[in-house]
Amino acid sequence: MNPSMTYEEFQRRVSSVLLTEKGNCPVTPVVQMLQGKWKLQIIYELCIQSPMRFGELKKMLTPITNTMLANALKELEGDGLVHREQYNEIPPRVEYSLTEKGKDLLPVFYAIFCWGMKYIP
Amino acid sequence: MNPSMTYEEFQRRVSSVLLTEKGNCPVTPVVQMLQGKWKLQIIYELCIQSPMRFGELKKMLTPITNTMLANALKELEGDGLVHREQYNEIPPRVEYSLTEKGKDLLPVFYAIFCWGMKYIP
DNA sequence: TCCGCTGGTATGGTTTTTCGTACCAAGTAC
DNA sequence: GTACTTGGTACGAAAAACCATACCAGCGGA
Repeated sequence: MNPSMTYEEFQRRVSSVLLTEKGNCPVTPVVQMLQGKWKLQIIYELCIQSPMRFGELKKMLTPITNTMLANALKELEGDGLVHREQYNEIPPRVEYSLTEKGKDLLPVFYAIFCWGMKYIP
Repeated sequence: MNPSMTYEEFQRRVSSVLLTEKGNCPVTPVVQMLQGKWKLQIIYELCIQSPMRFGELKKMLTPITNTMLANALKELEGDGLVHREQYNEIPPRVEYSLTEKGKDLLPVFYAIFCWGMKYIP
């Protein structure tokens, strides 16, 4: 599959692309990465302001629990979308920010945004 | 929010867009629509071949169960992404196809596809 | 009469997600 | 010595998603 396929080519060949890449299409893992109740909202907050501390995120995402926020951040970090910077101070300080990989999701959000503008009332 | 915002404008204003549209951003409901174990795969099959009968879909998506396929199709139909056409024959025949709204997700898939080409090994 | 065909529904069980609550370390301020 | 701070972890319970199995209607064919 050509990595720099234009949209027109993608559109024209979509059925054969999907057919040959069966079970190997990159769309599913991306949707999975963004799945879960809080991940998109965390990414939103980090788009609006970055870096953010754990406690700041928690306040913005109220009523999220410590557990959920910590888990979601850990998974986002594991997927390479979010960067975690820990400062060894007391009381502890940890700052989260989007990686380049995370920021590169912006065209995806834009495409969804356009679809939503058309179809979501 | 301007419905025909260009990508450059979106990119430049993303934090203020997200900030003002807090809780009203169209990205979340779209991700929710595609969430679930089978929905994307159903849409894939309908991109490859359309219309498809219930039984054909079930065969392609083995080992999906009747229950899960019926539920997913009902939800996709409820979201307006899939059209259900029922023919009153014996034995029954029902055909599923993508609506325009469903087909309009293609640019979203393309954006994700491009991201995946860059980041998924 | 009995079987098979299709597109499901009904029911109950298992697994995965999410949530609520309690707790911790280590320093600082009082 | 007591209370307060931050960024979590641990544990169990509740809720949601998913799955397996059985069953149905109604016609055609043997």
